[in-house]
Amino acid sequence: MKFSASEENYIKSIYGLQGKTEKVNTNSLAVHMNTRAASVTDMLKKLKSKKLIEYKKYYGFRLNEFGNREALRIIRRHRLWEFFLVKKLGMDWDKVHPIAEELEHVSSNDLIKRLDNYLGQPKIDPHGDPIPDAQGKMPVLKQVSLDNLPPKKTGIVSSVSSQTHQMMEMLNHYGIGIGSQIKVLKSFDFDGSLQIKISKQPACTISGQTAQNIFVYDDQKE
Amino acid sequence: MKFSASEENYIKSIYGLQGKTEKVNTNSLAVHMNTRAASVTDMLKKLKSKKLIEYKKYYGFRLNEFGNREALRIIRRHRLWEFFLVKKLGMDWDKVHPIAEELEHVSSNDLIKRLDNYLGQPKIDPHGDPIPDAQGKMPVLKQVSLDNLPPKKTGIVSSVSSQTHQMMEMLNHYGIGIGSQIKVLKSFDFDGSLQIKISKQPACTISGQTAQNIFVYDDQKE
DNA sequence: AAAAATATTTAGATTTGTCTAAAATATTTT
DNA sequence: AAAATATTTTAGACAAATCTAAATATTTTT
Repeated sequence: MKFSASEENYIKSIYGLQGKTEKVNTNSLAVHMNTRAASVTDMLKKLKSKKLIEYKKYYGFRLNEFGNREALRIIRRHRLWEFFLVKKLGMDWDKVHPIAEELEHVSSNDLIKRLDNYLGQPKIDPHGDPIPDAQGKMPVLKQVSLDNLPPKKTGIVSSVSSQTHQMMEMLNHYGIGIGSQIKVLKSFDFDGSLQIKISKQPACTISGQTAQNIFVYDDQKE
Repeated sequence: MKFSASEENYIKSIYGLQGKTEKVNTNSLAVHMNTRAASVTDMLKKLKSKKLIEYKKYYGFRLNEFGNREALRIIRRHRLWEFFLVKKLGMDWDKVHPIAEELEHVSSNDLIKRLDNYLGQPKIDPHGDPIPDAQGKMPVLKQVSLDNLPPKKTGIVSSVSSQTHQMMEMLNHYGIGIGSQIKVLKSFDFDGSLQIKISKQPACTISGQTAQNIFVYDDQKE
């Protein structure tokens, strides 16, 4: 089944809000989509008639099985394009969202299958978010702090627990950001410091304390 | 200035029809776009109000300077995406048109600049059509028959003068198609036969008669 | 449990792009 | 140059997606 860009944007937004609250309500969706509550109600009727949501007037709504599947397909497309824009075209990860927002509505299944292959079936997008697979499964990625990543394995930076200015300054200096591919080359038991390698950058050494504050996803690849 | 997908499709179609006839008429555009004459008239008013066309009621229309520039930008996007789909994702050249038709409306300039670079600033798309450059100039490509292509230079197959079944069978056998990159390795003066190389395929030999019927564009590169 | 505040839906418009049917204009034929 | 034909435009309607303002339902407060 095919949906309009507008329908797809609503589906995606509902999916995003569902995570936090069981039932989604009209107003929060309106805020999230930067539109009016009345417009949301109009679209809800349509999505209901297309059997994508459970919706009882005045009592909120949520995606049903079919709606969730569709949402994951859209998110998959979005994140694959983001990966492409950053890793192949060299765009900054904080600039790609609006472009992926347009590309995600291009509707060829064959295109997405080939794009996925071309990119090497990535599991995580440049913002550190997991990319649903072709079956609509979100890979469950265990986060580990960098000091617990086995040497020689690559990980992808997913979050940092300390968001202080000092921490940010240092991460910036080393070129470490969310989504960076990172590998531990060597760990020194004496003080817990680590020699690490960020893709496309020279190796460097960070303290054990820093490593404890950086969390990575296991990259699967080797 | 930004235009809707629909406006862009009209601009592109008018550009295509202009090539053949000076003034374009409503009916031919309606046929070309698979819509009704009345819809065309509606859009013509809009394009005129946006200063993209010269249009006198009942007497035909054509793109003005600004309209032409816009058309070339759209065609550039379309052909770059076709190139990407074929050369990077490995799709068949005869399947990519409808997908490029969607991708071409994605409107980031930075995206197109980077895509162009990533693809190596190609001059010819997989159908053998020239790709307008960033300034909107169509590269003028001289066609030469294959027997006139200097050895060691690469060319891109642009057309074949004999479309007989026998010819097609042979081209198919050698993997030669419109858009194929081809290089003459050696030419034998005795009978005019040529040893050639198609990218990603083993070298082979064709007769001088065949070579005279295959036309290529000069590929610039080397 | 009523009043007040908040949230949601409906009614009716608007914009974009399309359509059909009818009217207006241009072109071709006799 | 009048009639017949073909083309183009207008008038009016429709679907999608949106909006404002008004009406209605729910929740919170007192």
